[in-house]
Amino acid sequence: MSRATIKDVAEAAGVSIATVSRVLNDRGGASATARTVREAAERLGYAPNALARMLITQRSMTVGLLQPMVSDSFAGQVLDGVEDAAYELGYSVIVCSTGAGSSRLEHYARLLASRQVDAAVVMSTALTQTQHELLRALALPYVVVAGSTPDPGVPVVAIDGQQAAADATTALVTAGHRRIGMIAGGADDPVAGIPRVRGFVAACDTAGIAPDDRPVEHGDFGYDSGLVAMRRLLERRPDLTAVFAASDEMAVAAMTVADEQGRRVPEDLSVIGFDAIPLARMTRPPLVSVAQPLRAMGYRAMQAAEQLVRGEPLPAAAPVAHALTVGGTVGPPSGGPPFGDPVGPPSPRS
Amino acid sequence: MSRATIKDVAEAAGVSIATVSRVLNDRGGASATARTVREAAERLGYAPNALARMLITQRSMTVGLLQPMVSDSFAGQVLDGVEDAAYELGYSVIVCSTGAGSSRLEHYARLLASRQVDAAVVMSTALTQTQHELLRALALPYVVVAGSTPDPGVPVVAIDGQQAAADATTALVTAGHRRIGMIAGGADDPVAGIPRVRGFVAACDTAGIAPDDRPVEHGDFGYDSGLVAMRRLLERRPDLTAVFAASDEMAVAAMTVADEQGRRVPEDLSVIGFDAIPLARMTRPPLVSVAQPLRAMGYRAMQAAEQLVRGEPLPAAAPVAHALTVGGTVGPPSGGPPFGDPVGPPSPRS
DNA sequence: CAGTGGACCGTAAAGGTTTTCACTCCGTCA
DNA sequence: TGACGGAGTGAAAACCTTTACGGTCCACTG
Repeated sequence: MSRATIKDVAEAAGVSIATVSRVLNDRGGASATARTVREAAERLGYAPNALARMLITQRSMTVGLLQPMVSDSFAGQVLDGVEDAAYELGYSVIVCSTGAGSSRLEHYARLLASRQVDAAVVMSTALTQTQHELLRALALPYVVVAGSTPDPGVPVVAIDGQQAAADATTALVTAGHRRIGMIAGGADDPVAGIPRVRGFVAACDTAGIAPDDRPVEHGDFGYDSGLVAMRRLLERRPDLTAVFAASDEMAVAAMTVADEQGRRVPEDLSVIGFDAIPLARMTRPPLVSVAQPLRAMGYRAMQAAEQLVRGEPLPAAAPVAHALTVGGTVGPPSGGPPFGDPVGPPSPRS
Repeated sequence: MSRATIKDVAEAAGVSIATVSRVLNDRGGASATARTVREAAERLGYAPNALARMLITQRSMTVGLLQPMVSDSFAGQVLDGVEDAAYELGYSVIVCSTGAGSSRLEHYARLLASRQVDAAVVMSTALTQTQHELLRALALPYVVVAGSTPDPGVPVVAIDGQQAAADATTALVTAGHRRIGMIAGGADDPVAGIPRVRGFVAACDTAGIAPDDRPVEHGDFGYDSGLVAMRRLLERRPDLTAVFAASDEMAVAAMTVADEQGRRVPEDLSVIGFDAIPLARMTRPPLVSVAQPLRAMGYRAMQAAEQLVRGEPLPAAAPVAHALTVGGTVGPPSGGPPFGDPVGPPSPRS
């Protein structure tokens, strides 16, 4: 009860396999035999063996998605966009969880090359020179989404993290805040750590806020680390009126700590998060957050990958637009009516 | 600069391709030529073409993961487990987002069969007889995770949803509640809708709670629908002291509505959710929720799939154990100290 | 009627690997 | 010394498809 092959169809229809192939691929239209062939194929439930086809056409219609962690909401949304575009383009997606370390990325890169995938989509990773060279040596074209690469010739789909952080900070400044804390991510994280701190500091500088009035504590983007960081922040500067967190989980942790200490949000403390994950909508009040269009980014990354495969010229890589979500966690420093409306200009910035 | 093939290695080492194949697969150990071959392979950066290998061995070392929605936290965790087991077993995972409708599942089933995947993992889906027969006709072995299938011979990795709902309800009863509302999922959802209502009702019956005292409203598992359902519930029975929700998002929505109406959790209202997604840990107080070991379920499903491929006898399909998480949203009806400890026995049940 | 063109079709090569089979060579045992 | 066994190797088939090439047949034109 094995599957039918093209040979079975050819036999059943009384023609050669070449004819079957042509008919089923609409190459060389026919009418008399074509119907017979189609009927036979139908009757036998024939489906072409994609492996054999890939082998001969030298195109696997497959991409690999390399992501450090596959299970969080961030990765899920990007994957969703990638999958959607892949579906439309006739591609399949192999997911690879590379974890934190570098070794598993290398392993998967080799595996994908061996599987003859047409391209790779690298997500949430700041590729090193070595990693880039490996990919190159494996003849594996790739694009990056929500990450970075040393080679400026590789397509990158990402927001301008520094500008986004600056915009969020500026929104707090505009609301009147002059003492703002930041809960940052990993101190040496080149994609979600460093740029966001840099943007925060830059915006504070522009606003003339002294370094002492803009303390920074580092977490690991997770909820628990956010609790710790927030407590440290308030120990250092109990008079903070606003906090900018590099992730929503840490922002929610900040709200939890505020609640514990009897500080009301946004009357006593304003909070802005980052990523606008679904969770952000469900806090009380809803969290203001920097939104990345993750699904769209995944979609665009997949499109770029496909264009890369086809050797099409790629459009100039402009950063993706970010925006602040509507929420209720930002208000003027000393009380008064909270902002219920969009906070600050979204500022896509070219 | 195309990739090196086995033929190139054979030439470089001065042997036949058969020898190269044998050496590189450790079949027929050798020492003299073996070293030469390995060196040549190394020097040329040779990696076997997996497609050709799959074609000849009739085994693609690939599974397809069919899931209705790829981006939520639920799917992410299962995927994580599947991916992890796949990595250990040397398999690759192709993800397919089947969406709500049935047509895309059929499309993907055919695609996967055509790609010669060794097995499929079907997630969060209650397979119809027709769908089952399609899979069978395509000669596509499959396992189900967090779903169901009409064929009792197919491995299913899932919790006993009805029992889990009953356990959650019983925990509320044990805490002293006699008027309990339920925010259910889709009224005709065979996997996360019907069984949970059934378990809820059964537990209420056992506790001798009259139908009028256990109203049920339906949502779609999402936050917004939870808001609506909770408001309706409290309109019907303003004197409810506890709510059981079929998803965490809806449970959080219930907490939001309670907050709006000045009801404190857990003093005035106890709440239990379902799924124990990361969000549940971040509410104030932390949400008590029915936890499914999603990652472990994905892992086991992948293992089962691999055993299926190898034709190994499968262990009897016992339901996976569920448990209530620790939280602070359940307490006695009329006030008093909230339960801070695990609520009710986890009750894995056979 | 000869010649030309086109539509249709089959043969065979190609894609890269695994594996069976047969062969060579060498050491060992009777 | 002759036979036997084992280790190592190569030729070739097989997996299933696409496609270049060449051939047949027929209709139509000059």
